[in-house]
Amino acid sequence: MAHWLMKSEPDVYGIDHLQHEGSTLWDGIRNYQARNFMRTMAIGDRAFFYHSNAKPPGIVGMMEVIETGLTDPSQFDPSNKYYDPKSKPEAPRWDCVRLRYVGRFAELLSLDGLREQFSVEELPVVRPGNRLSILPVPEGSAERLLALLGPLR
DNA sequence: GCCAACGTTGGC
DNA sequence: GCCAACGTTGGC
Repeated sequence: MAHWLMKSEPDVYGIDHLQHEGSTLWDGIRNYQARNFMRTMAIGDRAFFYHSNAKPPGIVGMMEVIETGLTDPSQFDPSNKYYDPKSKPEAPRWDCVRLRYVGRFAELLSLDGLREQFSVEELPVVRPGNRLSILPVPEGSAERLLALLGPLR
Protein backbone atom coordinates (compact mmCIF):
# COMPACT_ATOMS: atom_id res chain seq x y z
CA MET A 1 0.00 0.00 0.00
CA ALA A 2 1.43 3.31 -1.10
CA HIS A 3 0.80 6.77 0.28
CA TRP A 4 0.05 9.93 -1.71
CA LEU A 5 -0.62 13.60 -1.13
CA MET A 6 -3.48 15.14 -3.09
CA LYS A 7 -4.23 18.85 -3.18
CA SER A 8 -7.54 20.60 -3.54
CA GLU A 9 -8.66 24.12 -2.79
CA PRO A 10 -11.08 24.07 0.14
CA ASP A 11 -13.29 26.71 -1.52
CA VAL A 12 -13.63 24.46 -4.58
CA TYR A 13 -13.65 21.00 -3.03
CA GLY A 14 -12.49 20.61 0.55
CA ILE A 15 -12.50 17.89 3.17
CA ASP A 16 -15.98 19.02 4.27
CA HIS A 17 -17.35 18.24 0.81
CA LEU A 18 -15.74 14.81 0.80
CA GLN A 19 -16.94 14.01 4.31
CA HIS A 20 -20.47 14.90 3.25
CA GLU A 21 -20.35 12.89 0.02
CA GLY A 22 -18.49 9.91 1.41
CA SER A 23 -16.56 9.34 -1.80
CA THR A 24 -15.63 11.34 -4.88
CA LEU A 25 -14.22 11.07 -8.37
CA TRP A 26 -10.90 12.94 -8.35
CA ASP A 27 -11.47 14.52 -11.75
CA GLY A 28 -10.10 17.59 -13.48
CA ILE A 29 -6.45 16.60 -13.33
CA ARG A 30 -4.88 18.18 -16.42
CA ASN A 31 -1.20 17.74 -15.70
CA TYR A 32 0.59 14.75 -17.15
CA GLN A 33 2.88 14.18 -14.20
CA ALA A 34 -0.05 14.18 -11.78
CA ARG A 35 -2.01 11.93 -14.12
CA ASN A 36 0.88 9.49 -14.33
CA PHE A 37 1.03 9.28 -10.55
CA MET A 38 -2.70 8.53 -10.51
CA ARG A 39 -2.13 5.75 -13.02
CA THR A 40 0.19 4.00 -10.60
CA MET A 41 -2.32 4.12 -7.73
CA ALA A 42 -3.76 0.85 -6.45
CA ILE A 43 -6.95 0.11 -4.59
CA GLY A 44 -6.26 0.43 -0.88
CA ASP A 45 -3.63 3.15 -1.28
CA ARG A 46 -4.00 6.03 1.15
CA ALA A 47 -3.88 9.70 0.28
CA PHE A 48 -3.35 12.69 2.55
CA PHE A 49 -5.91 15.38 1.74
CA TYR A 50 -4.09 18.71 1.41
CA HIS A 51 -5.83 22.08 1.32
CA SER A 52 -4.06 24.28 -1.23
CA ASN A 53 -4.60 28.02 -1.63
CA ALA A 54 -5.74 28.01 1.98
CA LYS A 55 -4.64 30.05 4.97
CA PRO A 56 -2.53 28.23 5.86
CA PRO A 57 -2.16 25.45 3.29
CA GLY A 58 -1.65 21.99 4.80
CA ILE A 59 -2.79 18.44 5.45
CA VAL A 60 -6.27 18.07 6.89
CA GLY A 61 -7.41 14.48 6.41
CA MET A 62 -7.06 11.03 4.95
CA MET A 63 -8.60 9.28 1.96
CA GLU A 64 -8.45 5.79 0.50
CA VAL A 65 -8.34 4.80 -3.16
CA ILE A 66 -11.37 2.63 -3.92
CA GLU A 67 -11.39 2.60 -7.75
CA THR A 68 -8.62 3.08 -10.29
CA GLY A 69 -8.21 3.44 -14.04
CA LEU A 70 -11.42 5.44 -14.55
CA THR A 71 -11.86 7.76 -17.51
CA ASP A 72 -12.37 11.34 -16.40
CA PRO A 73 -15.84 12.20 -17.78
CA SER A 74 -15.31 15.96 -17.52
CA GLN A 75 -12.91 15.95 -20.50
CA PHE A 76 -15.80 15.25 -22.92
CA ASP A 77 -18.28 17.75 -21.50
CA PRO A 78 -18.12 21.10 -23.35
CA SER A 79 -19.88 22.85 -20.49
CA ASN A 80 -17.33 21.60 -17.98
CA LYS A 81 -14.47 23.78 -16.82
CA TYR A 82 -12.10 20.90 -17.53
CA TYR A 83 -13.38 20.17 -21.05
CA ASP A 84 -10.53 19.07 -23.34
CA PRO A 85 -11.53 19.34 -27.03
CA LYS A 86 -8.38 17.44 -28.02
CA SER A 87 -9.34 14.33 -26.11
CA LYS A 88 -11.40 11.80 -28.06
CA PRO A 89 -13.64 9.15 -26.46
CA GLU A 90 -11.81 6.43 -28.42
CA ALA A 91 -8.51 7.64 -26.94
CA PRO A 92 -9.18 9.40 -23.65
CA ARG A 93 -6.33 11.55 -22.47
CA TRP A 94 -7.27 11.96 -18.81
CA ASP A 95 -8.01 9.42 -16.07
CA CYS A 96 -9.13 9.66 -12.54
CA VAL A 97 -9.59 7.56 -9.43
CA ARG A 98 -12.35 7.31 -6.85
CA LEU A 99 -11.50 8.07 -3.26
CA ARG A 100 -13.43 7.55 -0.07
CA TYR A 101 -13.35 9.69 3.03
CA VAL A 102 -11.42 8.00 5.83
CA GLY A 103 -11.23 10.78 8.38
CA ARG A 104 -9.77 14.08 9.38
CA PHE A 105 -7.00 14.98 11.78
CA ALA A 106 -7.57 17.00 14.94
CA GLU A 107 -5.50 19.86 13.54
CA LEU A 108 -4.21 20.97 10.17
CA LEU A 109 -0.49 20.31 9.68
CA SER A 110 0.66 23.36 7.75
CA LEU A 111 3.18 23.51 4.93
CA ASP A 112 5.44 25.49 7.27
CA GLY A 113 5.12 22.71 9.83
CA LEU A 114 5.92 20.11 7.19
CA ARG A 115 9.03 22.07 6.20
CA GLU A 116 10.23 22.00 9.80
CA GLN A 117 10.00 18.21 9.86
CA PHE A 118 10.85 17.01 6.35
CA SER A 119 13.45 17.60 3.65
CA VAL A 120 12.46 17.83 -0.01
CA GLU A 121 13.74 14.28 -0.53
CA GLU A 122 11.64 12.99 2.35
CA LEU A 123 8.47 14.81 1.30
CA PRO A 124 8.41 16.37 -2.20
CA VAL A 125 5.52 18.71 -1.44
CA VAL A 126 7.82 20.92 0.66
CA ARG A 127 9.96 21.81 -2.35
CA PRO A 128 9.81 25.59 -2.88
CA GLY A 129 7.75 26.48 -5.91
CA ASN A 130 6.16 23.05 -6.10
CA ARG A 131 2.87 23.13 -8.03
CA LEU A 132 2.09 19.48 -8.58
CA SER A 133 -1.36 18.60 -7.25
CA ILE A 134 -0.62 14.91 -6.70
CA LEU A 135 2.62 13.78 -5.11
CA PRO A 136 4.04 10.55 -3.71
CA VAL A 137 4.73 10.24 0.00
CA PRO A 138 7.64 7.88 0.69
CA GLU A 139 6.72 5.16 3.17
CA GLY A 140 9.05 6.27 5.95
CA SER A 141 7.65 9.78 5.68
CA ALA A 142 4.07 8.49 5.72
CA GLU A 143 4.70 6.80 9.05
CA ARG A 144 6.29 9.90 10.53
CA LEU A 145 3.43 12.03 9.20
CA LEU A 146 0.81 9.80 10.76
CA ALA A 147 2.62 10.01 14.08
CA LEU A 148 2.74 13.82 13.86
CA LEU A 149 -0.89 14.13 12.83
CA GLY A 150 -2.29 11.88 15.52
CA PRO A 151 -5.44 9.79 15.37
CA LEU A 152 -8.11 10.25 12.75
CA ARG A 153 -11.49 11.34 13.90
C1' DG B 1 12.74 21.11 -33.54
C1' DC B 2 13.27 25.61 -31.35
C1' DC B 3 11.59 29.07 -28.56
C1' DA B 4 8.64 32.99 -27.32
C1' DA B 5 4.16 33.77 -25.68
C1' DC B 6 0.76 32.39 -22.87
C1' DG B 7 -1.96 30.04 -19.20
C1' DT B 8 -2.29 27.75 -14.79
C1' DT B 9 -1.00 26.61 -10.15
C1' DG B 10 -0.22 27.81 -5.69
C1' DG B 11 2.64 30.10 -2.08
C1' DC B 12 3.18 34.35 -0.09
C1' DG C 1 -2.44 40.85 -6.18
C1' DC C 2 2.08 39.36 -7.38
C1' DC C 3 5.33 36.28 -8.93
C1' DA C 4 7.97 31.98 -9.80
C1' DA C 5 7.67 27.54 -11.79
C1' DC C 6 6.60 25.13 -15.50
C1' DG C 7 3.66 22.93 -19.00
C1' DT C 8 1.46 23.88 -23.52
C1' DT C 9 0.88 26.10 -27.88
C1' DG C 10 1.93 27.82 -32.26
C1' DG C 11 4.84 30.37 -35.59
C1' DC C 12 8.73 29.71 -38.10
